[in-house]
Amino acid sequence: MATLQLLINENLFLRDPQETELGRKIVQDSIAMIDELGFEKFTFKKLAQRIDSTEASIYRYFENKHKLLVYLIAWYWNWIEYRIDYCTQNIESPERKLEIALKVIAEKKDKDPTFPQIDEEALYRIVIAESDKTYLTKQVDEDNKEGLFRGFKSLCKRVASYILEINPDYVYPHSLVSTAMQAGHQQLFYAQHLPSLSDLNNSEDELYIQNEKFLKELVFHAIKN
Amino acid sequence: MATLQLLINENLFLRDPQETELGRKIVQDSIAMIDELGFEKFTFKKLAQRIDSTEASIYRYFENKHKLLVYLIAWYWNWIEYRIDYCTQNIESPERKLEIALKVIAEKKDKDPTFPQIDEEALYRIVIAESDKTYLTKQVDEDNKEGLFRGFKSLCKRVASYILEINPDYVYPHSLVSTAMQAGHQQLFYAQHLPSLSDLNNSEDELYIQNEKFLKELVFHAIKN
DNA sequence: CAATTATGATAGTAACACTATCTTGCAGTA
DNA sequence: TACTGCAAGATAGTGTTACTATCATAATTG
Repeated sequence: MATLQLLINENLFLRDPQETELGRKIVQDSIAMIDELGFEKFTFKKLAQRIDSTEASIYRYFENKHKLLVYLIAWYWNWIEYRIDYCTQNIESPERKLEIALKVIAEKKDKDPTFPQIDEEALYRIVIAESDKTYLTKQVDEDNKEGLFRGFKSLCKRVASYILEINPDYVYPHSLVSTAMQAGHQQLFYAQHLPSLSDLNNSEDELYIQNEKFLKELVFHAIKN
Repeated sequence: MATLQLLINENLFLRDPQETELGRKIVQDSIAMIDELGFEKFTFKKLAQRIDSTEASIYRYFENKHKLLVYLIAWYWNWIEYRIDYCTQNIESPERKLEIALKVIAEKKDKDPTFPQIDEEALYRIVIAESDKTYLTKQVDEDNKEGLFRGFKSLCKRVASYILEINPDYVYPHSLVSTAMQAGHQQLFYAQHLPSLSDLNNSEDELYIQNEKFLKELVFHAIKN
C-alpha cells in the first residue's frame, strides 16, 4: 500500500504541517482532542501541553484554531474525492458512479492505511459534529475567496456532473448533492443525539446501511423524470 | 390582529423575558445584534451597552449566550408551527397540508404583526446562519433532556405525520422532513455565500420560489411509491 | 409602612486568543 | 571548522470573554 499525501490549499496553513514532525503531531493530536473535547473547548494551549510543545509553535503552523478546523475538514473532503476517484476507476455508467459516490460518502469510515498519520474514524466524527462551523461565520465570503472550501465544492461539482449525465434536464443537481452530503452527516448525528428527527435506528451495523439507502432513494427518486 | 405570545420551554430562561420591559429589550436587541455581528462576536457585554443595562442584569434572564440562542431558535420553530397550524385550518388533504407546511418553511419571511416585538426577517437570517450551533455541541444530550429542542422535534413529527398519511409505507418520514427543513436553510445560505453548491440563483424574487420548488420536488418524489 | 424584588453599579477571576521577543539547537554550507 | 539560517522552545504580556459576587437603590406589593 503506497503512502500518499493529499494536497491541501496553501491558504489553510502558514507552514505545511505535513512536512515536519511537529506539524504532523499538531494535526494528529488536534484530531484526537477536537473529537474528545469538541471544537469550542479545544484550545491551542491544551494541544501544546498534550504534544509537549508551545502555543507559539502551533501558531507558526496555523493562524488560529478556525483555520485548523477548516484544514481538517478540507483534508476530509479531499480524501473522500480521492476515494470516489479510486472506486469509480474504469466505470462508465453514471448511475453506477453516482451510487458509488453516495456509498463512499455514507459508509462507515475505517482507518485508511494509505494515510497512516490520520485517524479517519475520529476525523469523521469531527466532520459530522463540526464541519458546518467552518462556513457558518461572518468571514465566510473572505474564506471562500481564499479557496478554503475548494474541496467540498469540487466534490459537489463532480457528483452533480454524474447526475446531469443521467438526467440532463434535472434543474437542481448541485442543490441535491449538497443537500445529500449534509443530510448524510446530519442523520448520523440525529440518530445518535436527537433520534426523533431520524428514522435510522442507532444500531451500529444497520446505521450506515440505512443511511446509505435513505440517501440513494432520496437522490435517485429526485432525478427521475 | 390579536397580539399573541408563544409559550417557550421554561428551561431556556431563568426569568421569562416576555414578561418584562427589560426582558423584551434583551430579546429584541439580541436579535438585531446577532444578525449584525454573528453569534461568536456577539457578547452580553456589548448587548448590555446597547440596551443601556448591565451584563449582570442580562445574566438574570439567560444563563449564558448559548441558551439565549437556543431560546431564539425555539421561538422561531414555535412560530413556524403556529403558522402551519394557522394555514392548514380546515384542510383535510394530507398532500395539501404537506405542501403548505413546505411553503411556510421555505417562503420569504416578513414581519408578522401578531408578534410586534420580534423582527422575523432578522431572526430568519439568524436561523439560517446559526441554528445548527444550538445542537452541534458536546452538551447536546443534556440540552435535549431538558427539552430545549422540543419545538423543532414537534414540528418534524407533525410534518412526518402528513407524509405517513400520504404514504404509510414510506420508511424515512422523519429523516426526510428534518433533511428538507435543514436543506431549506442551507440552500439559502449557499445561494448567497457559496453559490456553486446550489442551483438557486440569488435574485431576491426568484430565490424563495425556487427553494420551495426544490424542496417540494424533493419531498414529493421521495415519498412516491 | 414594611418587605420584597428587579435592576444597576462595581469589582474581580480564570481562561482564551493571540503577539512579541529572545534563546537554543541543529542542518547545511563556505 | 566556523558561519549562517531557521525551526522550535521559553517566557511574558495584552485585551477580551464569560462569567460570579456583592452591595446599593428604586419600584411594587401586601
